[in-house]
Amino acid sequence: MPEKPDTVITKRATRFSGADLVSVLLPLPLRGAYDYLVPQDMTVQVGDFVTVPLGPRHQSGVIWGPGTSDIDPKRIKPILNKHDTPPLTRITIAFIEWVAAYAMQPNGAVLKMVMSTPKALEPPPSRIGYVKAENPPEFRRTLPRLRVLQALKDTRPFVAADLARKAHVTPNVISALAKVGGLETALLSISAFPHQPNPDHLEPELSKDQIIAAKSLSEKVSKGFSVTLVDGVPGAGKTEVYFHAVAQALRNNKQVLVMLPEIALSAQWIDRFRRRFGHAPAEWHSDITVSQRRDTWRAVALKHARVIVGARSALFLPYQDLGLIVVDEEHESAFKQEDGVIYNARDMAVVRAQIGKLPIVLVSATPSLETVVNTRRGRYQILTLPNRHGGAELPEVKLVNMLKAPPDRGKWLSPALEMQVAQTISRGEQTLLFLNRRGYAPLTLCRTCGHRFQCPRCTSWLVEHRLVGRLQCHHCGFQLTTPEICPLCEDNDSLVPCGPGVERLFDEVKAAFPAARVLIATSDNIQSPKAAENLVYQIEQGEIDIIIGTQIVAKGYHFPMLTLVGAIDADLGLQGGDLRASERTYQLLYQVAGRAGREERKGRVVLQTYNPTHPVFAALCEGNRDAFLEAEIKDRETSGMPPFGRLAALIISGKDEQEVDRGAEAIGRAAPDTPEFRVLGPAPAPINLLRGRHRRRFLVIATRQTHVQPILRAWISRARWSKKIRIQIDIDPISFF
DNA sequence: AGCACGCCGACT
DNA sequence: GTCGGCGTGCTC
Repeated sequence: MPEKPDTVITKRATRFSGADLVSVLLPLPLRGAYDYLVPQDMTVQVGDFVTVPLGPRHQSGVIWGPGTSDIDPKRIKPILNKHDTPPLTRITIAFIEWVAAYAMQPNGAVLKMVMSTPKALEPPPSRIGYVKAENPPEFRRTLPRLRVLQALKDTRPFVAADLARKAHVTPNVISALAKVGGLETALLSISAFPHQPNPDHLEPELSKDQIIAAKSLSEKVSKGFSVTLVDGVPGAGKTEVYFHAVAQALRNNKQVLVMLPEIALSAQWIDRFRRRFGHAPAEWHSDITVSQRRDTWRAVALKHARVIVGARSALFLPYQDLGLIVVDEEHESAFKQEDGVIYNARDMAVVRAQIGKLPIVLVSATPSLETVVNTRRGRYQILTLPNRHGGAELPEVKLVNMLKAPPDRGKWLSPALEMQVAQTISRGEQTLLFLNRRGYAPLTLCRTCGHRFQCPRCTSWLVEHRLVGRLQCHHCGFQLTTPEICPLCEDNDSLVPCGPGVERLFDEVKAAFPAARVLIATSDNIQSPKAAENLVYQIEQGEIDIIIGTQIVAKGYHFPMLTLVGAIDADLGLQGGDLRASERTYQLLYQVAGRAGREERKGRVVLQTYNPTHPVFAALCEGNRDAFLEAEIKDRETSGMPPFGRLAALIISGKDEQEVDRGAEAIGRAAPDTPEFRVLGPAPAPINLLRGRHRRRFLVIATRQTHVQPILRAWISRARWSKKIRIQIDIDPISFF
């Protein structure tokens, strides 16, 4: 968990003019900012976006401060031009520096995340619109042409496509009319977000608990930095509660950021927002188009976009006047960025709120242990929503002991669960079968010679995806067409799938319930918001009886007719012995269970397990989250694990295994080892071959009081290693891959 | 990050 | 004899 940011205000010049030397930070992983000369006729201030020469090319960057360099003045080049985009605020600059220092990355690498859309710095392409010509020459006044002129009787210019639609003519008529001089062009500057969410559009009726929480949250909106956890069971109405705070921030004329873990798949959330606020928010995630990206970035910088809903990268947009951050599903590991600059967007959002002196709201039905501990320490406040809104009951959770009542060989549905599915279908209700394994089978082997299909570039099995006829690596994307003969012994028909995947479960379910309408929901077939929307629609319309899904269906969806949830392999997340295995399994199963029975119909949850005595299952069956958390917290405390201690990981990687081993050993010899900063390793990383690179790992376990970054920096600068080897630092690692 | 420079294998 | 692979180094 990050420390409180330093709020040191540096007293140095912030405005510069002709012949001043300034340092310009470029969005590149360079050691520091480079110095440039301000041309005679230019004034710039800290935060301004400029274009500078860098070697042979032009590069945009940001004025970072007064020049500092001691390099030959003859090498210093002048700034080429200044962009009209508003400057980055002092808050964004401080945030960039803070994240860079924390993640141990150059400032430029973090700036790159802010300047993710260089095209947005250019003035937006002003589109050509048409108006009536003032002194038109003679031209044939055909009926379609007259309709166009009629449509233009108010003087406002229209884009050709809009005008054509308005006048009910084809676009050809417009261009022909322009050609003969009946229309004149006018430049249109089109606002990307002409309609703002309206805080008073439709205020929903809230329950008593919701009203108390909503009021309390709204009161924080004008009062500077605070962190509040909104904790409530699925269906308790947490979203409506934080919408209340969003409305308040909008009334205060502030920008709002809502972070969701998988925004591309949150059509239902966007719909709810639109119903509440009258208009959609600005979206920011990997699935938007280039022009949407450009428009949105610019609109955020210009404060035209008021509510932004986005994935973790939305935290690095150039907010002009941010007044509230909401992190929904704050426990989700999707907030952790695992490559490039490694950071946890939830934690960095708290830092952003602290630097910007604004409130942040963390929302979850299964808050992370870190967040719970922070509420107990009094650093975070907590608002609890104890009941399901509208009186829906929490589902009843039952275990199936797979040791006592296993399914037949080669099957994965226990007789008990199969019976429940049959009953659910006969009631006309829906079932969700949860299996967190994509594809047909996680492992394929040859019955004759024992050959196992493994990725040539990673330490992982190739997963059969029967629907596309390929074996795929889930780590690097390597794939090959599923062979018919074993590549090793060349035996025919000897390859057998091992273990279940959603596709295999589909076959089993179809065989057991031939009349049922079954659908698979995984990231393989839900790749766009549109696809997610279609899926949601089909389920909502009752066109589906059984949904077989991975964790993609665990989140946020609300299906009134879904009353049975079965976890096929509830133990899946418990393997691997990682620190957060129990916590994550609890969260995932709890979230999946929450999909069952969200309205007046009672839900049932069946967990198939070979570990019925595991505390996770006791907590789920008894609905006793707090006792489970208590035990987990005790464990972490006695073992000095986060949030009672700090972790950092050092990944050494390279193409040559021996070189990597030698490097890792050398780095290991230079490692400090004190009770406050223990170093474990080097050990092969759990996936010790990834994308063709061999990996070794050090794990640092430090006390909570220790500042790990300076010690890590000193350690790395002490060690010497081959240049073919790369070191990656992961502060607060969550996955140990 | 680009882009150039530079040093070793298979081709017109 | 050259074309081109990507390893290494530099950019104010």
